[in-house]
Amino acid sequence: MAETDSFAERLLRWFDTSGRHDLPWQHPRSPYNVWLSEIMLQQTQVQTVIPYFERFVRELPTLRDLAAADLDRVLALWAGLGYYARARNLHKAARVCVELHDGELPADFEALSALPGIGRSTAGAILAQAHGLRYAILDGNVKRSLCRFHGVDGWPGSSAVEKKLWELAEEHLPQTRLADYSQAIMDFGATLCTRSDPSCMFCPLQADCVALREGRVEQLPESKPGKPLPERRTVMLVLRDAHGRVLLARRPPSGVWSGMWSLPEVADHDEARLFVEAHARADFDANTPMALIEHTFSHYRLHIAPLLWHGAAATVQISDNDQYRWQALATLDEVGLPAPVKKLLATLP
DNA sequence: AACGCGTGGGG
DNA sequence: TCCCCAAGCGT
Repeated sequence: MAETDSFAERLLRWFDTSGRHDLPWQHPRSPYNVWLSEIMLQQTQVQTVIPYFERFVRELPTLRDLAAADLDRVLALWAGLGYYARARNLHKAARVCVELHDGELPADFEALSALPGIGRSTAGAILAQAHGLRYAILDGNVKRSLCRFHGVDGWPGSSAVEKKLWELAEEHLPQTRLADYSQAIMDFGATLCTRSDPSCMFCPLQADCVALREGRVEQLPESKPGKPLPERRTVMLVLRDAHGRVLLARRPPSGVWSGMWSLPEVADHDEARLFVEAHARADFDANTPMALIEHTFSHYRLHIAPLLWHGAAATVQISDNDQYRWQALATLDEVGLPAPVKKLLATLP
C-alpha cells in the first residue's frame, strides 16, 4: 500500500515525544540485552520484568557469562517469572552461540530463529532493535493495535487471523529507524492503544482507525473462546529436620516447573505415609496440616494441601543426591522455587 | 491446529 | 470474586 507510510511516520513522531526511552534494556540496546529482555517479556508485562532483568544482567552481564553458568543458577534468577522453559532455552541457546557463533548472538533471521526459545517475533525484535534491520514483530500489543486500526475480526490467536496480522505488520514497516519503530509500535499498544480504556483522543492514528470509525474499539480484538479451567489437587510435604531445614525435591523433567526445586509431592495421605515411612525418619501421624493454597496456572487451577513435620531426617538413600536436598530457610533464594512454594515456605517460622 | 507452559495485575 | 490476559514458543 502506498501509505506505507504515514502509519509508521505518525507512530515514530508520537514515539519521539511520548514513547518509552529509559527502559533498562535500551541502555545499551545490545543484542544480549535485547534478547534477554525479549525472552523475559514474552507473556509478561514490563513492570514485572524490570527488576528481574536488572538482577539478571548484574549477575550474568554477558552471553558468555550466561553460557558458563549452571542451569540451576539461571533458574534461580528466573524463579517467580514463570514459563521456566524460557530460562532453560535461554541457557541452551547461549551455549549454542558459544559453540557455533563465536560467543555472539547471530544477526540473521534463520540462525536466530533456529535457537531454542526464539520464534518469528522475537527474532524480528532482536534484528530490528539491536541491528536496525527491517523485520516485523507481532506481539500482543501489535496484534491489538492492528486489529483495531484495520478492523480485523476474529481471535488474533487463531492461525488465519495471525497470518493476516503478520502481513499487515510487514506492510507497515518503514524504510529507516527500524529499532525505534519496533519500540514505538509496542509502546503504542502498551500505553495508548490499551486493552481497556484506550486513549483514542490522543491517538496519532485516529483519523484512519477502522475500529474508531465504526465504534468497535471496545469490541476488538475479539477475545479467546473460553473454556472451563480444570481443577487439580496435590499434597506437598513440608519435612523439617532438627535444624529447621526443609527437604526439597527436584521436579520431573517435564510438566509444570520442570527441573526446578520444589517440595516433595504426593497424591494423597496414603502416598504421604509411604513417602514419609520410606524416605524420612518421622512419625507420619505427627503431621500438622497447614492452610490450603490455591494456585492458578494458565491452564488449570491447583489446590495444594501442605503437611508439616518437625524433626524429620532423611534416610541414607534420599540424602545427598541430585533429586533431594535439605535447605535452610535463610538460603532459599539460592534455589529457584515455584511462586506458591516460596510463598508457603515464607510462612514458616 | 491446539494445547502445555506461570504469574501477577486490572476491571 | 472471578475472569481475562500480558513484548510467544515448542510440540
